[in-house]
Amino acid sequence: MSVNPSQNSSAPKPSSRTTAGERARAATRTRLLESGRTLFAENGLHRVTSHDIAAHAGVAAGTFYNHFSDKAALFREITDEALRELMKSLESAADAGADHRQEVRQRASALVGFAAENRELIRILFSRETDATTVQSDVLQHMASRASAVRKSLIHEGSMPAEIDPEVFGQALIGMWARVVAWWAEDTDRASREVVIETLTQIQLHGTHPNHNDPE
Amino acid sequence: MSVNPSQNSSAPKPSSRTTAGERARAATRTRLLESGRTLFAENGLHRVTSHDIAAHAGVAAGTFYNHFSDKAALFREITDEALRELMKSLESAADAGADHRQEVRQRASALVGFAAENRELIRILFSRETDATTVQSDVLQHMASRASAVRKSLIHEGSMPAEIDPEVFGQALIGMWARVVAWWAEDTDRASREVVIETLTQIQLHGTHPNHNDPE
Amino acid sequence: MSVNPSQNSSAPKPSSRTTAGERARAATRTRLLESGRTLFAENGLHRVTSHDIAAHAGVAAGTFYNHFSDKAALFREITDEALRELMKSLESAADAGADHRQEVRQRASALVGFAAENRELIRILFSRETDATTVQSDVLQHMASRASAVRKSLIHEGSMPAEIDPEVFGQALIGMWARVVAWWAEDTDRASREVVIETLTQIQLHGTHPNHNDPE
Amino acid sequence: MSVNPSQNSSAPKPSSRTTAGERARAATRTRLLESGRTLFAENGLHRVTSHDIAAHAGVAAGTFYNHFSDKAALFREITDEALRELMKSLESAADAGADHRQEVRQRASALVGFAAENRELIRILFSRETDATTVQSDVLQHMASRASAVRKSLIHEGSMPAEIDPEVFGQALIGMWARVVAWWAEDTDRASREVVIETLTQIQLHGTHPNHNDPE
DNA sequence: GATGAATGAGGCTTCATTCAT
DNA sequence: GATGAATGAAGCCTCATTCAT
Repeated sequence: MSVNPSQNSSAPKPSSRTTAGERARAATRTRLLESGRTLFAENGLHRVTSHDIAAHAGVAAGTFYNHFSDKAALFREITDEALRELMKSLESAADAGADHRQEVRQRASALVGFAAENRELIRILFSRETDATTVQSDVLQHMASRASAVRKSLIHEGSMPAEIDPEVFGQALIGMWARVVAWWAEDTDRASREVVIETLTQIQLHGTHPNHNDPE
Repeated sequence: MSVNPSQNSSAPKPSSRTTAGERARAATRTRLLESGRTLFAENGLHRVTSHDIAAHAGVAAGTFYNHFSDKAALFREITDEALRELMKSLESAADAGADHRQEVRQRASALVGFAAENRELIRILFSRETDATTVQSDVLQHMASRASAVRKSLIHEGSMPAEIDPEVFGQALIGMWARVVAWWAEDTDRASREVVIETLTQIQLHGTHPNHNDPE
Repeated sequence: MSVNPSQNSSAPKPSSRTTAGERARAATRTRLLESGRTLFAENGLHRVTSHDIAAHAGVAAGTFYNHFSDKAALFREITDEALRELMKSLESAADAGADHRQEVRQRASALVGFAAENRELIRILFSRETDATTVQSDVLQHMASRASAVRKSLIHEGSMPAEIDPEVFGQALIGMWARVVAWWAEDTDRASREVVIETLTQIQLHGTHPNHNDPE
Repeated sequence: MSVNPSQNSSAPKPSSRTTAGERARAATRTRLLESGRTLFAENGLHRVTSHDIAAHAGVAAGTFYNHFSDKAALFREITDEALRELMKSLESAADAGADHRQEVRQRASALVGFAAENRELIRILFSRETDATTVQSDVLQHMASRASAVRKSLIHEGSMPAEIDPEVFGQALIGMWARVVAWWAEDTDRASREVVIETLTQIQLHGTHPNHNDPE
C-alpha cells in the first residue's frame, strides 16, 4: 500500500535481476493502481475516467493503456487483489483449536480489522454501483459461494442445523457483512470497531431477535 | 407486475373525468415506466439509455421527455413507488397479536412474497450498480434507517438486548435481506420460497451458528 | 396594445359583420402577437420557443400554427407592424413649413417618443441578436435605404453637401439611431428623454466634434 | 487575416522550446479559430455548430473540445482578440500633435483600414445576431463605454460642448461606426474606402445637416 | 515505454412542427 | 378552430481508446 515514488531513473542499485527500466515501469503501474484505488473508492467505477486515473498518477493518458487493456482491467485487478487479501485475512482468522462459535467472533474481528486498514478497498469491493456486469468480477458472489460451500460441509458433518439452507446462508452472511462493513468504512465514526464486531458476532450466534430465555 | 394496476388498455369506462387524450397520455407514461422497469432490471441504470426505453415502449425519443425530465427521474419514480409498496407490505405483515418473534417470520414471508411477485422491482431496488449519487434515491439506506429506528425503541422498552447496536443492526438486516432476495429474484429456482423464508427466519431468531444446546 | 381578454364565447352582440367565432379567433391571434412581443423583447428571438409564446398566451402549442406558419412568421409580423408604425411616426414628424434643420429635431423627438411608448417593439427592432437571416426582415436595412434615398434627392436639389455619401449616410444615421434608442429603451432612467433628443439633434446639426468657432 | 500571425505551417525553426507536439496542437487550435472566424462571419453564431467548425478545420468533432470548452468560448476568443486589435488600431491612430478634429479623421481612417484588412472580424464583431447573453462578450457596449469615458473628460476640460451627453454620444458614435463598417465589410464595392472615411469624418465634424452658412 | 493530440461513437436533451381527436 | 401528445432531426458534449512521435 505504500506509495512508490521512484519515477526518476535514479535507482542506484541494479542489484538483483531487475533493470532500471523494469523498475520504473513497475512503479508507473503501481501508481496507476493506487490512483485507481483512491478515485474508485471516492467516486465509483463509472464516474472515474481513464484520464482521471492517469492524471492522478501523474502520467499521460496513453500510458494507462500501456499497463492495462482497459478501465475494467484495472478495476478488476484492484478488486481481485483486494479479494485475495480479504479472503486470506478471513481464512487465517480462526485459531487452531477454536470451535465454530469462537470462530464466528474471530472472523467478525478479522473482517472489521481489514476494513479499518483498507477502507478504500472495502468501499470499492462492497459499494453498490459496482457494475459487476461491465467488470467481470463479482466479489460478493465469490464470497457467498465460498461461504455456502463451507456451510454445506458443516451440515454434512452434523455441526450445523439443516433448517438453514447453505445457499441462502451464503447470500445472507455476505450481504450482511458487506453492507455493514461498507457503511462503516465510509465513516468509521459511525460506530466503534468493538461495537461493530460485537453486533455482528451476536447476530451470528443468537440472531437478531434472541429468545430472552435462551441460556448462554 | 402487480404493482401498477393500470397497464392494459381496457379502461372500459370513460365515465368519470378522464378524456381520451388524458388516457392516451397516461398509457404512454405507463408504457415508459414499464419499459424502464424491464430494462433496468435486466441491465442496470447506466446501461440503459433514454432512447432504449422509448424504443422499447414504442414511442419516439423525444416522447420520453414529455413525461420525465430525465432518465434519473424515471428511475426514481420506479424505485420510489417500489419502495413504497415494499414498505407497505412489510409494515402490514405482522398480525395484530403477534409477538416480536412471530413478527420475524411474518416479515420474512412478506418480503419473499413481494419478491416473488415483483421480481423486476426487486432486482432494481436491490441490485448493486444503482448509482445512488446520480439518482438521489438510496432505497437501502432508507430501509436501514427505518429498521434502526424501530430497533432503537425496542431496546428502550427493554424488548431487545443492548449488545446489538441498532445502527449496525439496521445495516446488517437490510444487507442480508437485500442480497438474499435479489439473488433469489434473479432465478427463483435457486431455492423454494419456503426455504428462503425459513432460512431468513432461523437466522433472525437463532443466528447462523446456534448453540445446539439452546432450548426451543 | 390593449390586451384582449375575450376568450370565452360570451360576446353578446353579433353586431356588425363579424361572427362570434371570427372575433374569438382574432382575439387568440392578438394574444399570440402580444405574447410574442413581450417575450421577444425580453429574451430575443431564439431564446423564445413557440411553446413559450403559446403558453404565455394561454393557448395550446398547436394553436400557434393555426395562426402563423412558423415562429419566423410571427416575428416578422411583429417587426413589420412595428416598422410601419415607426416609419409613420417619423414621416409625420415634420411640420409643414419646417426647414431641414428643424426637421432634424422633430424627427429625433418623434423617434425618442416612439421608443418611450413602445419599448418592447424598440428592443425587438433594434436589438442585436435579431437574426435577420433566419427572419427575412431586416428592419435596419429598410430604414437605411429609405434614408439614403431621401438624402440622394436632397443632394440632387442642392440642399445637402456632396461630401456626405448618401449610402454611407443612411447606414450611419440608422446605426446611430438604432443603438441609442435600443440602449435607452432597455432602461429609460439612463438619460432623460430631453437629453437623448438634444444629443441626437446636436450631433446631426453640428457633429460630435463641432468647431467652437462655428456660429449658431 | 493579418491578425493572427502564426497560421501557415512553415514554422522553420524548432529552435527555442516548442516541441513538435506543441506545434501541432497550436496549429490545430489555430485552424479551429480560423474556421470559426470564417463560418461565424458568414453565418452568425447560432447557425454554426461545433461540428461545422471542426469539419471545416479538418478535425474530428471531439477535437473541438480538446481546445475550447464550448462554442461560446471559441467565439469569445475570436471577438476578444479582434476587439483588442481594433482598440489598439484606434488608440494608436492619432498623431502626436493632432488636435481633436484632426483625430476624428485619423480615427475614421484607422477604423476603415482595419475593416478592410479584417473583414471577417468586422462582420463578427459588428453583426447583429451576436447573442451577447449566450456569449458574455458585448463588444459594442465595451467600445461605447470607452468612448463615453473619454468624452466625459473632454467635457470636463472644456474641450467639448455639454449639450452632447457623453453616454448618449458613446452609443451614437459606436452605433454609427459599427453599422457603417459592417455594411461596408459585407461588400467593399459598396463605396470606396475614401468615401467611407470622408463621410464618417464629415458627420463627426459638421453633422449630417450642416448649416450651409457655417464657415470652414 | 511514455506521451498527449486526435478520434468518433454514443448518450443526452431541445424544440419546431404535425396530426388525430 | 383548438388541443396537446407525439415526433425525430439536430445540436451539444464526453470519454474510452488509438497511434504517430
